[in-house]
Amino acid sequence: MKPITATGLEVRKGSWTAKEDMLLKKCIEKYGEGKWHLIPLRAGLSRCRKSCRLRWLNYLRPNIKRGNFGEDEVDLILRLHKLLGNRWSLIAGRIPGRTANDVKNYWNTNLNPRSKQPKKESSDVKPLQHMITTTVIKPKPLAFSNTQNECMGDNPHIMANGGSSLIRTSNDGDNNMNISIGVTSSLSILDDKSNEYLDDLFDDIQKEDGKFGWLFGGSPISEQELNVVEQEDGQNQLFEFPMDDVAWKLITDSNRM
DNA sequence: AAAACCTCCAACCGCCAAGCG
DNA sequence: TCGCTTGGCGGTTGGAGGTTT
Repeated sequence: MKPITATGLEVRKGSWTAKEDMLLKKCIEKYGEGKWHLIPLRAGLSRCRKSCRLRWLNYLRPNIKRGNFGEDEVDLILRLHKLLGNRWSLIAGRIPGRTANDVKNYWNTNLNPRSKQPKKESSDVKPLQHMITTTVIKPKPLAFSNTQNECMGDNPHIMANGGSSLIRTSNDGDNNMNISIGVTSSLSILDDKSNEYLDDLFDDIQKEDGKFGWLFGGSPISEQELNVVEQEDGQNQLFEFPMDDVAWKLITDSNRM
């Protein structure tokens, strides 16, 4: 027995027709995004909520960029993938006009080292292939404590084995944001290299409002998007990266660029 | 010309987390 | 606390169109 929609019709699958697109678009323009379970009913579509949502997000939404990925976009995908792994929605969020599906498809067909060799004509991609690694750094929120603050002080690299790097941001009161890195690695040599690498990733930019933010691989990034945990005084923030071998691999890859 | 093969991407599927009663 | 619903995500697939043989 085939699934039935809220309208009592059999759920349609497969490619969307121009008429369905038009109905969906008009419905969302009228009622807005969200409440996806109501969309098929409101639009008079024989589609499931998921199908409607996907069609809108990946195809019908305004400002969606089509066509080939530019060199800067590919570079950004590589950098973000190195940092975030297969978190396509996060990566796509940093690339204006591109959807998670676009990024995922592009990665799987052009950049994924496990799939196949890159296309011959992708000369703009080729020089970046060496950046691909199988290791992933996943930022995770870290509850702040005085002990952790101390370990990032004058002697940040002295720490028991455990392999993590604490990255602290702070506002100096003049709208300047500082980023400091406390490497808690057993490899003290990581300090300079990791600073260099992370500086490269988190370039400072001045926003329109005069405040400073981060340019993350060429695209502005907000603190909220990094799931940063804010300290009680509202000034310093922390998040954690696993380091040691993982970071070393990343850094050596980065230095080969 | 047509069959076989390849590439790309839209769409589907299953899973997970959050929200709510 | 539990179960249900919903939104959202990543992995995978299927088919259309292009290329090669």
